[in-house]
Parts: sequence; C-alpha cells; structure tokens
Amino acid sequence: MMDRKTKNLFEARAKIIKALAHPARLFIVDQLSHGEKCVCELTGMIGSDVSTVSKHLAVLKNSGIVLDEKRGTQVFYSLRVPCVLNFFSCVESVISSNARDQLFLLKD
Amino acid sequence: MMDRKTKNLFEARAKIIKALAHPARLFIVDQLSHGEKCVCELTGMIGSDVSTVSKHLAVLKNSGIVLDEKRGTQVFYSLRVPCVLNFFSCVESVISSNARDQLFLLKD
DNA sequence: ATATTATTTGGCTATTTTGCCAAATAACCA
DNA sequence: TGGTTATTTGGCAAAATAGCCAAATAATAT
Repeated sequence: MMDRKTKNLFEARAKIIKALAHPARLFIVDQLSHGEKCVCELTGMIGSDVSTVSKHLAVLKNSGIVLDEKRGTQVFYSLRVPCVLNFFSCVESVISSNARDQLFLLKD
Repeated sequence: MMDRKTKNLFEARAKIIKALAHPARLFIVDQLSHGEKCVCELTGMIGSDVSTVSKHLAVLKNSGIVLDEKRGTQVFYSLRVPCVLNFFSCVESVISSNARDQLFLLKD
C-alpha cells in the first residue's frame, strides 16, 4: 500500500493540477502567456463577475502558478512558472486522439 | 468577450485536465507509465474501495487518457496518451519553486 | 448448474467547487 | 475630505465530485 510520503506527494501534485482544471483558469493562463494582465482586462475577456475572476486568480496564485503585482489601483497577474503552457500541447493531443477515434467509429 | 468556439475549446481542455486532478488518478497514471495494470493491482496500491478505484479509472478512460482491455476476468488499463507524464516535471517545478519561496521567507 | 473472482453500476451522503451579490478595502483624484 | 475605480472578501445557494456499500454483471472453474 502507498505510504504516507507517497500519498503526500501525489496530493501536492494534484493540488497544482486542480488549480488548472477549470476553463476560466486555463484561459487566464493562456492569456498570461502573452504577457501580464490586470483583473479588469481578464474579466472583460471571460465575462463572469469580477469577484469570480478574482477568486480564480486567487486559486492560481495560491498554487504558485501566477504572480501578482499591485500598481496603483490595479493588480497585474503574470505567469510564475511558464512550463504550465506545455500542458496545452499534450491536452491537445488527447483531444485530437479522441476525435480520431470518434471518426474511426463512424467509418463505412 | 470570449466567443463560443473559444469557450468550447477551453472547456474541452479543462475536461482532460480535470480528469488528472486527483491524487489517486495521478497515482494511477504514474503506475501505468511502468506498464499496464489490472484494477485489482491498482486497488491494492491505492487502498480505497475497488468501486472507488473503478470509478477513477472510468474518469480517466472517459477523457481518453487510458485504455482498457478485458482479459479473462480481469481488466487491464494502460496509458493511451503517454505525454501526460510530461505534466509531472512541470508540476514538480511548481512545487519546488513554491518551496524555494517558503525558504526565502524564513531567511535570517 | 453453482460457486468464485474481478469489475462495474446504482444509490446515497458528505465534501468541495462554483459563481453571484453585497460589502469591505485600497489607491487615486478632484 | 469625499468620490471614483479596481480588487478582494464573506456569505450563500446550486452544482459537481468523492467514496462507501450493496447489488449487478462477466468470466471462469468446480
């Protein structure tokens, strides 16, 4: 049986991945890959309540994925660990692999 | 504002990542990287009810991350898209980056 | 046929996550 | 100071997720 140490390791990993596991948060990460953005900019793009976006950002910040910097009345968020962008290519390949299988089922 | 197409894309991506966002499921993926395993083997390692493990496997299968193959009375699961293993190294770097920051705060 | 082993499914409760609103806080400007 | 804009926080209700048990299904062996 998995020991305590192993369990902790996988819990820590899951916490990071869980922080990414939401469409709005993935979108935020994608946007930040083009450079820092303030909460208001992101809110405009996402189209949820500001408080909702702020909470999504808090989740990302809390897990160590983004950084925040207050300048004047705005808070700018940026990617702290850009390698999270690598996730996208693999996720894309899962999606297209799924799509190929769907096509295969429809063949003939 | 994000258009429908973009929204769908990020929802599809989130679905895949969500499938990975659980300690038991990450553990399963890690184990499968060493080769296929049957439900009973995984259950022994994880230490939850078989039905729970079976449901975790269903989540992974449903999102296209693993494959299943029934042989006799057992079902063997294997990785369908091995690139998901790349996630680990980035997740690890987020974790160690967090740890470094913690240390920094404690300095002096 | 019956029993046994492996796995999945249904159903239920407990927990977590989401997203909105309203209110609090912070920084700036008039 | 008082007002305005940007952001966060608290609180709540709805939705999704997790994990257990019991029962159903599947394959095999006796």
